[in-house]
Amino acid sequence: MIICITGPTGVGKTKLSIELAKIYNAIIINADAMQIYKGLDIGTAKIKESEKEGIPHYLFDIADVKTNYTVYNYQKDARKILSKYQDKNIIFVGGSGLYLKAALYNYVFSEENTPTNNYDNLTNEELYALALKKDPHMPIHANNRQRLIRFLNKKDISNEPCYLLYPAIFIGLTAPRDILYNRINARVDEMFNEGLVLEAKSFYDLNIKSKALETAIGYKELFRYFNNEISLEEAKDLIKKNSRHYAKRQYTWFNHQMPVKWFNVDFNNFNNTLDEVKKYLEQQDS
RNA sequence: GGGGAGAUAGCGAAGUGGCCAAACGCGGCAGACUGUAAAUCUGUUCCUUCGGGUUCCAUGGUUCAAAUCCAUGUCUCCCCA
Repeated sequence: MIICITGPTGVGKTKLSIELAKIYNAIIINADAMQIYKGLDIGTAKIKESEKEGIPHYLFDIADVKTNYTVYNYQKDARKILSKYQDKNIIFVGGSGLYLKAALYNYVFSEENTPTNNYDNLTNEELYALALKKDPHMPIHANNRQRLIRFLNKKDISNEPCYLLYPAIFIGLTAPRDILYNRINARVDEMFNEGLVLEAKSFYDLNIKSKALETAIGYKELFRYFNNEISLEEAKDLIKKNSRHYAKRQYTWFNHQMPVKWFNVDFNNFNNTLDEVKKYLEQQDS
């Protein structure tokens, strides 16, 4: 059985993963794009060694922050584990929708032109026109330069409909928006108490430019503080805000891209949530 | 007590007689998503039965026409005492 535990940041996915893994004697695979990286611990709310309760965890801490780990790598790594542990129960935990989809669906990442063409000399409109020429139905907006460039670098376009390659059950944890946002805000405060600033500073001091550090919430904002662009308080508020926005985007993804069964988290008594999920899984399994 | 500045949509802030339901930013809400995905991008945001209705501190006035001009009041900020 393959179970995916997903949902917005800060709802308690990690906790559920441990409880379910104990029940189903499962292994856990990370489905979070940032927890892949070594050393991004506090800011990504990564599970601590002491919390793993002896359950095998995969795809945590497997990449150096300097490396450019992408969905492509993740697809390969995740599928390697899937085939190696075919006879085991597997639990994916994480909120990176694209990563989950790439691992479990029929996503084919074609070879790309190398070196990558950045199209630096073209305007958005010119890029857009080029993309339309390549495929009149391509859905990317003219302003979305990042994705237009990606699209243009792809050699062939797959028009195959999307389907699940591995039978998986998608469990989504959710909470009313205001409660979730309060939890996210509180969790950021907690991260600061746990030493997020120091953790970020240690990477800042290495003076490396990397995708991970430039995109991870909790780090990119503190880097601006270290650069004296904003105050510490501003950085903290930004981290909270970006986390909230991220949570919203996660909902949009999971509501529209995957067959997620949602469960409202009972924060006062997590066992209630666990029981509900368990009941649902038993139904699905039979 | 005297002098000055101001009060605009959830917040910040433009607008200073008609083109104003009111720019822009933020926040909120919604959406897109095949190699940066904790990324990148889009739409929407007074009410509405989509015909229209009610707004720019309050009241009164000028005008064919007021967020914009005048009077009074209320509140806020600054300076001098």
